[in-house]
Amino acid sequence: MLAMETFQELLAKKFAGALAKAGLPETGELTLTSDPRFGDYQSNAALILGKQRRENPRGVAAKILTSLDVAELCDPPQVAGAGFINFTLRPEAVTTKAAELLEDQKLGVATTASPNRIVIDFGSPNVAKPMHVGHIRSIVLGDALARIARFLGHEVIRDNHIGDWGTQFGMVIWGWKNLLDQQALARDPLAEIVRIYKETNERSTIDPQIREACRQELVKLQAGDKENLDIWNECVAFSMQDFEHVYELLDIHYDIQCGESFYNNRLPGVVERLLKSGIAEMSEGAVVVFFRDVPALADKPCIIRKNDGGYNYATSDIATVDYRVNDLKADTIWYVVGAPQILHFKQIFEIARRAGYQADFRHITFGSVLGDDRKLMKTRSGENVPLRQLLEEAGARARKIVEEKNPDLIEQEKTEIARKIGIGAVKYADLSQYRMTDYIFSWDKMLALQGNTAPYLQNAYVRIRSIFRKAGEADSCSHGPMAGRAEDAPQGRGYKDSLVLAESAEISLAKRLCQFAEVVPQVLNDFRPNILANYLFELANSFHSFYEACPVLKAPEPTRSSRLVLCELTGRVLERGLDLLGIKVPEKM
RNA sequence: GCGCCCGUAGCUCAGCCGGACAGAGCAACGGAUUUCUAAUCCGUGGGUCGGGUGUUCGAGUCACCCCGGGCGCGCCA
Repeated sequence: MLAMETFQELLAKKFAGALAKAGLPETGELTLTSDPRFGDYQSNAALILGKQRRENPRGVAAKILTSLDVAELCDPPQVAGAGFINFTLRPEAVTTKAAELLEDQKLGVATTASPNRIVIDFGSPNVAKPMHVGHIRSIVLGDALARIARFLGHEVIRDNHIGDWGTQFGMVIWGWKNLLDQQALARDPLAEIVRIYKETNERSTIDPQIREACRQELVKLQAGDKENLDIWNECVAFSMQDFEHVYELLDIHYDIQCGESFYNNRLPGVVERLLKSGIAEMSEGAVVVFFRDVPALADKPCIIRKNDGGYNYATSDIATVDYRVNDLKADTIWYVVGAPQILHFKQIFEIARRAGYQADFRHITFGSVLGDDRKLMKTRSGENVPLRQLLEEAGARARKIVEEKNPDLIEQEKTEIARKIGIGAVKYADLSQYRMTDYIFSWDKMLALQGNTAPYLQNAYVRIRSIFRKAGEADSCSHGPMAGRAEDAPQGRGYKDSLVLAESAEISLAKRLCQFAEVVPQVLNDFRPNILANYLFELANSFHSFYEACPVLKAPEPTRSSRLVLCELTGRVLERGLDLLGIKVPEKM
């Protein structure tokens, strides 16, 4: 089937045609109206043209309308306000479109005309440090962007760029050799590794000899010393177990996992090439890249080899660029990494540009997670909150609520549902907000059953499922996001003929459903999953209003069938939309 | 000192490329239920969009300057 066009695209196309016919240049934008009083879509073209040509905008609008024929989609367009042209969709057009969506696996979302191969670098925990709440935004945001990009037809490679080779290993190894408590290691390996790391870190800041000893351990490790390599391997393995557990809870799956150690043997080559090409130079014993001609970076040089001969993360990040561009053949690289590293990535991208790497590099930043005190979220004792613990608490809290609301469910069901709700709540709290603003972590708010929360959206889906269970047609609206629905569903003509929209609640719900395809691609404009989240919230809202106003099962035919079809489509869009955010839907809750 | 981000209703937040009287949720108040799960819906009150100047037919949105908060700035990542 040919990719279907959204109402926005259809209208924009007709509008452009009308402008051409009227001898006017293409301009302005055709967008959703800000207020339902103005209809569904609006164009501000006449305002712009009126200004350019020093004519009355309303007159220009009237002129455009004489050559505009949108009768099959809308009521006659209206000129309003200063010269806006407003469009109100006809219910018949909405009906037809909604029926088309039901037959499209992608629910109307068009595949991109220019697919990219995108490496997405997100999560990236450090070995020997526990994953904590500070990692959640990168993981959740990166995963959602990956899902959306893939859904739009891009080729996505999710890369877990683990910090498994930094300076901290000098300390970990020194601590391992001098401070390790074998029993504690057996009890809780990661906690013990963290303990020795922290203690060594403290000691080395006050004792230069220990600091030097750590540096020696690091040099030995990097030179391939067997003993140190063994210790390193063991630490990485212990950390990975912790990471995997968190990924399982969050349902995160990486395509590749090339940590810093992966690039170790490429670092000398990187530095050599940059020296040879004149991009880097020697300075005070170190190899440094200066950006004398870039004002923002003029006084911010970048060290790529320390004066002790060691490499740092700038070096490995350049090696990483090389691998991603030359080996993985990526043309686009997204770094979902916190804002504090802006300067670092500016430097890396500038070096990459100078070295001739052709790719679209984006540093996708985000704000912090704060506690009630509006400061970086910490435990009572001032430690970072371990992510694993946080996610387990999410499940436990959700479990308690499920227990209260629906005590008759069997145990296994409760646990499964609680996980979907708890994890979904945590993810949604993050994704529903603009990524740059800091957000205040609040269990009560994210798990609330009303308001802009995951449980509210999940509940809309559950209500739909409940209707189908009652109707005895439970198979048409569930079972996994990727299931080939279009094939399973009753084919073709059934939908179009059975869909009859009469009530205003039905029509506005159907219009909302048609907007899904307009919203999803917008997310990648500026990496804003919150646009999709807000849309889904409004969709759930429209559905709940419909649910109140329009009985489904008790309605007489043909209304009953029509409303079932509308429920079916709503369920699919909700499930798919939440899936694009990495959130699962329960059948009951 | 330089650079980046944030400042919108009592609280938590939307408002991407400038467009129609600034929106939502929570909280407050008033209604609706022998339910297709009220885990919901309908309604009311509430804001000089941190402050100022400028650009524009039009500024929460763009530019510049201040104020307040956060973060970053050669050998940590």
